[in-house]
Amino acid sequence: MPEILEVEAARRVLEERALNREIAKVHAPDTWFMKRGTTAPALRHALVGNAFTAARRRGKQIILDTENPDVRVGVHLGMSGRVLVDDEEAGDPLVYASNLRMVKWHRFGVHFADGGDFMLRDPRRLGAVELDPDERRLGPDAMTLTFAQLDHALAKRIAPIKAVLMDQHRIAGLGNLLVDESLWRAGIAPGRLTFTIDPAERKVLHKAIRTTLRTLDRRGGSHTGDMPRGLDAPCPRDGAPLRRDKVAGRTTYWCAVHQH
DNA sequence: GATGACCTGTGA
DNA sequence: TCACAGGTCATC
Repeated sequence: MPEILEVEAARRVLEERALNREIAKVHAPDTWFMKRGTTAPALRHALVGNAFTAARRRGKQIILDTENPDVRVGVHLGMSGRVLVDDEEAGDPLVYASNLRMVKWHRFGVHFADGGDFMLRDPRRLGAVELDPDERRLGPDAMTLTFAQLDHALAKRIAPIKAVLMDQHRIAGLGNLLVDESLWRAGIAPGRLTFTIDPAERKVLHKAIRTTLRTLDRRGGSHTGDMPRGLDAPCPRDGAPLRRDKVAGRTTYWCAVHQH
């Protein structure tokens, strides 16, 4: 579920509710979930007696700083991750079909000395926790993307525009839904080869990305776009039946009439 | 770069 | 039973 808007909502909850609380216990039962050599003992050693002091975000990566400047924890929500603080859902308005208290879905978390906790629930296990995440892997954050940054990200690319926009190394934060919505608003076909997009179109695209992020954030998430995600659903702009294709390996909806 | 793999749940 | 899911990674 999470693209940058949902991750930002989760980050905000962590910032509001999980900072400056002493960590008494670490919950890290899932070896698979810990990436890049991170282990449960290492997490315990780093976190017990410590406290988070900041919840930052770059793209879809959440970074928790602690009182120990050498200890930073990277948290990724993957496809199905959600943050829970003190047993409450964190800032995600989506209604999940089965929102049961599935403790076995708690892939990582901490218990605070005050009795509360922060848990990462992730049924699909495609999220991750790691110590000392490498933030340099990620491009400029989509929420604050300037035109110059976008222009640079697109420079000399041959790949379809959708693939470039979803490449976290170039721009961090845009996922499948936000990219489809942005391209639909910009009137650019997802399979369009990036180098053919002229400066005027880049301006339009930049504006569309900004508007999409702002609007969908206000509405409550990545799934609240104007373009319906359904084969043959009418395009709200011109009534043409929407197409469904695979672009950059992902299911893509678009309007062949107004997106070129 | 495109492709498939990773893992598990949900709904048709 | 099958297709699909809002992400990322390794591999050709």
